[in-house]
Amino acid sequence: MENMGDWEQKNLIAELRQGRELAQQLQIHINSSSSSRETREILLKKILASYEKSLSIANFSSSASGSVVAASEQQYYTGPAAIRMSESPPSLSGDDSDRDLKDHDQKDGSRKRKDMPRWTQQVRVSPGMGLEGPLDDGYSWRKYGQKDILGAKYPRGYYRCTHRNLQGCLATKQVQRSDEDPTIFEITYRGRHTCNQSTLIISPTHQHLESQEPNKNMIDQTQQQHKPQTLTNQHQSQELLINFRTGLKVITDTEDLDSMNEQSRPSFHFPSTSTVKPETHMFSPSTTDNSFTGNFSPSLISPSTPGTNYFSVSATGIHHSYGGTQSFHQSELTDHMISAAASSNNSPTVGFDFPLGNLAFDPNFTFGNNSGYIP
DNA sequence: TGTATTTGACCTGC
DNA sequence: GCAGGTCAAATACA
Repeated sequence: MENMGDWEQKNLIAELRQGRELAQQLQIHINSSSSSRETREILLKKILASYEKSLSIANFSSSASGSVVAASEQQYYTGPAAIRMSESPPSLSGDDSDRDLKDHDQKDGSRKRKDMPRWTQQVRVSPGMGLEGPLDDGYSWRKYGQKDILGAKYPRGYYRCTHRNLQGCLATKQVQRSDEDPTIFEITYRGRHTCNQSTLIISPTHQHLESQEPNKNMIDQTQQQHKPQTLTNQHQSQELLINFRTGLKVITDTEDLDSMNEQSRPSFHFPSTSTVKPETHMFSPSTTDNSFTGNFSPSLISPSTPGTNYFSVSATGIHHSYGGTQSFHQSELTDHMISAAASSNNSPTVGFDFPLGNLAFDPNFTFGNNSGYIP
């Protein structure tokens, strides 16, 4: 804690206050006969998440200034962008994406793939139980291609951000089923989201929660999107989103943490997406968080969308790798994340149906999309 | 009818 | 030249 900088300290305080407010809200809801159980549970989960984040901040603060843990073999980062990222994290100010956009749009074919920041995560899917990790990462993706990969049993699916045309968002991802373990999917993300998916649907269930600090999350997130912050910030957000949503592990990169510590300052804001299905989500897509702008993916609470499937999620098996040459094993933060979700569900298996926005269990594992975006 | 997915063709990078 | 990545027309679906 003594290593904690001003930023961490402020965030920690903000988070603790957040937890207190949420607890107060919960108390109100408990005393209110009109309050639904779901609402109380949501609040409870938020409180837990808030505390977990507080612990994470505290832990991050010490880990960022301290030790470097050996790289996990499950983590990897591919491509030159990974190297560049570890050396000099790309900024969120848009230089990279803008350049990519120009390269892509103006020069048309000269898709500078190698310049795109790229990181990979692994998601485990239980054949019987469904998904053990999120393929819906909180963003809306549209499939634009599928390709058989040499030496791979299963085709690779190519997805781009749904808002590519509207907002010029160049984020893409590739989903590749593992040959060795068909229950594992490798999801490679490329580029960062420049779209603002947080301005999309807010669950009616949570609007009352949102009302306490109206649109603060959106503001924060919007600002975040335009801040000259590093890409790691967004990656981290995605990771955290993923893990909050599923209670899975984050394996992140020490260097990222270092770089975040020095440059980007993890905001823990969560990108939100396009679709909402109030009855199925575990976390609210909107919270009253400020520093922890918990814009959990509305895709968790999406309306019925073509190609969207719902599965039970168990809290095992995700390995999220994120670029860099150094990495550490599951951080304390990771453990906190796990415990947050686990404690919310009293079981390693998250007992809620999960919209697998991008996974369709056909024999070829063709991936559907998460197409429920309502503009 | 609008939107998403599929799939063959084309382009880029190595 | 090959493999991976993207485009875009065709198709499916709600």
